[in-house]
Amino acid sequence: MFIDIDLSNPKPTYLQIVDAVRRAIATGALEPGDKLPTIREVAIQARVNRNTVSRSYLELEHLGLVYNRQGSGCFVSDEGPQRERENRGSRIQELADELVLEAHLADQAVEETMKIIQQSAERLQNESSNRAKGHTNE
Amino acid sequence: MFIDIDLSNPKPTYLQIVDAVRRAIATGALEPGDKLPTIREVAIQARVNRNTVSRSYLELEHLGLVYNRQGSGCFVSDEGPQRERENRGSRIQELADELVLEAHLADQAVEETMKIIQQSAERLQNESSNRAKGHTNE
DNA sequence: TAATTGTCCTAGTGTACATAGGACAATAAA
DNA sequence: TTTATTGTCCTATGTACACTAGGACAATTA
Repeated sequence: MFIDIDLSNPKPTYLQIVDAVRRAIATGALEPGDKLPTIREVAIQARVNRNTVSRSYLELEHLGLVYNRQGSGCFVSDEGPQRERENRGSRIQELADELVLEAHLADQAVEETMKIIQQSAERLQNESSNRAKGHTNE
Repeated sequence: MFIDIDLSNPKPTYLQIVDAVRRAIATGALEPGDKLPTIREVAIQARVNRNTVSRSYLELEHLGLVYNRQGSGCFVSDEGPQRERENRGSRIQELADELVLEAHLADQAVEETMKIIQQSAERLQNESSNRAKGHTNE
C-alpha cells in the first residue's frame, strides 16, 4: 500500500487516499481482514497530516469498505469487495449516461461512441500487457 | 435563453450558466453573431449576482465561444460552434477512458460496457421522443 | 506497564464561490 | 450632444471546504 499524492491534482488529498484504497480492494490487492497501514504511517509516507488520513479512513468506513479499531488498526471488512463492486457499477452507469448525453449533443452516432470505447479498451489492454512484460517507465 | 440555476447542485453557479450557454451553442439554439442576454438580464432572471454572470461570460470568452463588447453586449463568435464541437470531443474521450478503466477495475467485459451504453442511448432516445410528443412534466 | 493506534478537540491558514454595490469606459439610442 | 445601456473593474464581506498543527484521551497490543 504505497499511496502517491499528487498535489497538482485538483482532487482533494483525502479523496486521493480513498481512491487508492478502493482500487486496492477492487483489484484484490487488499482482501477482507487485511490490515491497512496505520494512519500515522500513511501520513508520513504520503507526507500529509494525520488528520487528513484519518478523514480518508473515516470515509472508507462510511462506505462500508473497512472498519477502524482504536488501538489495533484499520481492516478491510468482509463485505468490502462486494460493496466496492456495487460502487463501481453505479459509477459506470453514471459515466455511461453522461457519455451518451455528450455524444448526443455532439451529434455523434452511437456507433461512433462504441468505436471510441473499443479503442480506449484496446489502449488500456496494451498498457497493462506492456507493464506485465516489464516495460516500466525508466 | 432561459437559464435555470439549481442551488442544490454542487456545481458552481457560474459553471451552470456556462454549461447552459454551451449547450445552446451545441444544439444550434445560439448561432454565430447571436446576441446573448445581457449580464444584468441573466442576473435578474437567474437570481444571481451580476458579478457571477460576468464571470461566466468571461469564461465563455476564454473558451473562444463568445466575445464581449463593452456597451453593446455578448455575442457568439464565428468559431463558437466549431470550438464547442472540439470541446465535446475531448470530453467524450475523457469519459470513455474513465469508463473503460472503471469497467476494467470492476472486472467487466467490454461487451457488457457496450450493452450499458446501448441501453443508455435508447433511454435518451425515448426521453427526447416523448418530449417531442408533448409528454412534458405536469 | 509502556507503546501503539484510532479518535476527538481547538485553532489557524489558504482557496474557491458568491454576494453587494460603487465607479468607469465604450457603445448605442434619443 | 445627451442619456441610457452594457461590460468591466474595484473593494469588501461571508460561507464552505480542505489542510495543517499539535495536544489529549481511550482502547488495544506487546
